[in-house]
Amino acid sequence: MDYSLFLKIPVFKGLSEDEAEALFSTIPKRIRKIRAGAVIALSGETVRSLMIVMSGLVKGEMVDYAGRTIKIENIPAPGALAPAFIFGARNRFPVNVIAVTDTELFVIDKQDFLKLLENNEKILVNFLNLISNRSQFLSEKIKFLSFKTIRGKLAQYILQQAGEGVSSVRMDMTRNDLAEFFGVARPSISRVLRELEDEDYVEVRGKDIRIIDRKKLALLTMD
Amino acid sequence: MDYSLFLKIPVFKGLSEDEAEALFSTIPKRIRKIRAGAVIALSGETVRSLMIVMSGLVKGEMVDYAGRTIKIENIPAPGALAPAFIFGARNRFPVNVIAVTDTELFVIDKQDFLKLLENNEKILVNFLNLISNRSQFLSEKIKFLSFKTIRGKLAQYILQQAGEGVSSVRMDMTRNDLAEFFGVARPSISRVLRELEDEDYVEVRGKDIRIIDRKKLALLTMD
DNA sequence: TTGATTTTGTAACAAATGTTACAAAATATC
DNA sequence: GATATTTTGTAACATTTGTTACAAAATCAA
Repeated sequence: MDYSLFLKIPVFKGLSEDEAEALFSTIPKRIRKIRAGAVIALSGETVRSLMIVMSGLVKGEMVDYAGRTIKIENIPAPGALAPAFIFGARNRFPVNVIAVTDTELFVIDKQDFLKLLENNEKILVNFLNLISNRSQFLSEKIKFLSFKTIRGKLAQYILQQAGEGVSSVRMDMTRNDLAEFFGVARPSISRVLRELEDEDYVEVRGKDIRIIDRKKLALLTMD
Repeated sequence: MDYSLFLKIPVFKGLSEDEAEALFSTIPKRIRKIRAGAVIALSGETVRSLMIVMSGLVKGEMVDYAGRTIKIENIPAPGALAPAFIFGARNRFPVNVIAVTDTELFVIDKQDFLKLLENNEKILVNFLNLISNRSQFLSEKIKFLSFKTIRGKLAQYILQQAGEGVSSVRMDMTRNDLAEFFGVARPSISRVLRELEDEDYVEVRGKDIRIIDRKKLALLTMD
């Protein structure tokens, strides 16, 4: 078997070919081939294994009370399905998982994966980092969602990106990404940014934002 | 040393006294005693160790850029400080951590804790469960916060409180509590509830809410 | 009960944000 | 460079929510 593909997977990153060979030879694992459109897991189903998209594309869909679906996120290769839901008390898929294209899944049962974690520090650290990053991302997101006004969210975001002494920020996200991240409408982002510029909080030059009055901007985070 | 206290800590639950004795004897660890009011960690500081409140009470305070403190989270014994921030890319305290009362902290440095995780499956599973639970809780919370309209939040809340077959809910919170929980204004709650009643989604009798048209109500969670 | 306090409903108005649509600007693709 | 695609700004208007103020209703305390 060729392990070079595995070594690209975040959880197995940093392993040598030999290490991978030695580890995987003793651990039960399998490849699941999924046809485009097929259901991989249903929301509420218990997560019993680590599943990694080796090739193809998978999407998560939330189902509301009316039975209609909303697309939540795409998981391209090489990504893990719901790694933060393998352990924990509510270890159930939070969404329906469906193959968008023909897909190959690499599957290790929870118990076997646990053995891997115990036997290899790199994998352990990789996995801890993976699910910790998830938590950290969600914490961050909640912080922004709990600012009531878009001004507040933007002020917080800009100040945070800039850090202590820095007065200029290059936004890595498009306006649309930012709008989605904040859970607001895209034109509203543009409008509020313009208002912040009109009122001399910042100067906006496309993706570059220069902080004009730091204290004034900081006051906006107090709503 | 008496290990009985440690065995009550979520991360070390399920260990026998002998196991604990054997494990901890080889691992550097220490107790930090903190006076009431003293700062344990500042927001942004790198998390370099697992810290557990053995006795006393600790609080997390978010500080905005204007220097005011906003949100407060209490961590009573026996709880871990920011366990989801030990690993991961942004492994920094998300809040200021301050001792409310005189406090004893049990501290293990990250590298030593990693050794514990490798050497004992129970601790490993406990810790994975701990941070996974955190992720799962945050996911749930985000689902709720990301409903844009008050109608959506209320619909979700009512349906969730009611559960599957139940058609009547007794709200345990006052309108004001509910408003704070949703992060909206109190009169807005009243208004939206009245609208929902006018439009035959529910019947409102003070704190009791009866679901009239479940499907219609469910449609509101789709915004 | 009676009086005080808290909770709730409501209305009028202000402010913030969403929606839609379109054109300009920036970026990618060939 | 020319062309297609994506991103962005903007305006007009609709909708939602907030704010303030006040009275009715419910709850609490003596």
